Amino acid sequence: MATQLEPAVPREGTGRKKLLAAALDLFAERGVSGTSLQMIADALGVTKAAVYYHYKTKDDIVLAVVSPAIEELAAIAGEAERKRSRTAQVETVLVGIVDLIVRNRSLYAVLQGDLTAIHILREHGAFPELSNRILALIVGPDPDPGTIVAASILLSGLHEAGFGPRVAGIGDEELRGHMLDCARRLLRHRRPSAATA
Amino acid sequence: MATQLEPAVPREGTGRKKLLAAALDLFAERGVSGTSLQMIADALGVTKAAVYYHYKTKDDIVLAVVSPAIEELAAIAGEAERKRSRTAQVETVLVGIVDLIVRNRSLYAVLQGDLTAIHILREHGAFPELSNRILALIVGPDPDPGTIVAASILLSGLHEAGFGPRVAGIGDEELRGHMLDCARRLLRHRRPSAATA
DNA sequence: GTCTATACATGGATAGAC
DNA sequence: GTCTATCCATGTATAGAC
Repeated sequence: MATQLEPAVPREGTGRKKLLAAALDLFAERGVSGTSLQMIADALGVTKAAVYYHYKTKDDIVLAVVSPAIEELAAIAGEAERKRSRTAQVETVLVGIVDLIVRNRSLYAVLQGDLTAIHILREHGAFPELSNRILALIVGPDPDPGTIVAASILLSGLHEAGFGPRVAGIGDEELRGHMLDCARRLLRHRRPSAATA
Repeated sequence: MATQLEPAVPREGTGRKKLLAAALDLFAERGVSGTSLQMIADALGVTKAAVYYHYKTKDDIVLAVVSPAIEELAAIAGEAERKRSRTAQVETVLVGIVDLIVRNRSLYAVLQGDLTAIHILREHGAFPELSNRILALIVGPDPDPGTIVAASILLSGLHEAGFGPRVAGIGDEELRGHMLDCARRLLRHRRPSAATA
């Protein structure tokens, strides 16, 4: 189920968990390729070799950081695909993604925003068509261009809206509500779509 | 680092322009820090040193690539700030930005999406508060959180919506229309019920 | 003016001491 | 398990040949 309260990447803990938390902070601030293993080591007060003890490569760290979110996304997509009504599909995706973003604000920004991260995910076969699956769930079959544009703005806009300093002062519950509100406003197109077919 | 103005008259022509075009393509695809000078040189069929002949540093290339867009953004902000009605201010910003994005689809993605690029801009004093100026123009004075969220989604969503493969098949004029449509839908908020806060 | 050659730093990664 | 020392590739940048 998509409704759990813990962030995907724990902020406390020992060994790997602290490493992942530090890496996430740096990734979110500097980008993946703007973050060196040295920086991660420094943030933890250890040496590069200590980092390599936990993960064999930098790519592994990136994957470890983002894969919880990817798995959750996949679960959301799967859950939505099992719904039969279009309305329920869209709603499941929206609520699931917004929830995921709000629960761990910076993680999703890395996932969606960083081209290096996206390349790494592609190379390792993670989320190949997941992104398209989610878009398809939102726009439905035979979407008109206006819907595609709206969904694109929505999907890429949500991530920054969850992370940027602009919304830092807004509480989780309220942010969640506003995001869903925006999503519904964007997707409620007043075009009957009868014209095309 | 003296403020030596470069040979301001790019008389010999297409050298730099081709370089900037190649750099932009790579930045848009791999990100700034994922792009090496070697890649740029290879794309042009020259050597790294030839690239250094045109620009002294990599940062200079980044600045040269994005500064036309920044200047346009600044002009848009300035024009909007001179309008007296709020409606005209918002409209000027929206139309200006959407226009800029559509005219130049990948450039804006680099500008907004790449953390390395943003760091470079900050370090060189370019667009310090430009981003905040534009947000302020859109949300107006004393914005409620819902408006801030909507504007954040909009501003960060537009760039990917202008560049991503999803919209690649949509013509400029149509894309422009849909983007403006989305923007207006997002910003036309009904006030949240007073009970909540 | 353009490239060759190269300096110099950093980054990723490994072997092995403790 | 964690760190020291180190290797090697790459990246930025420069000096100087042509």
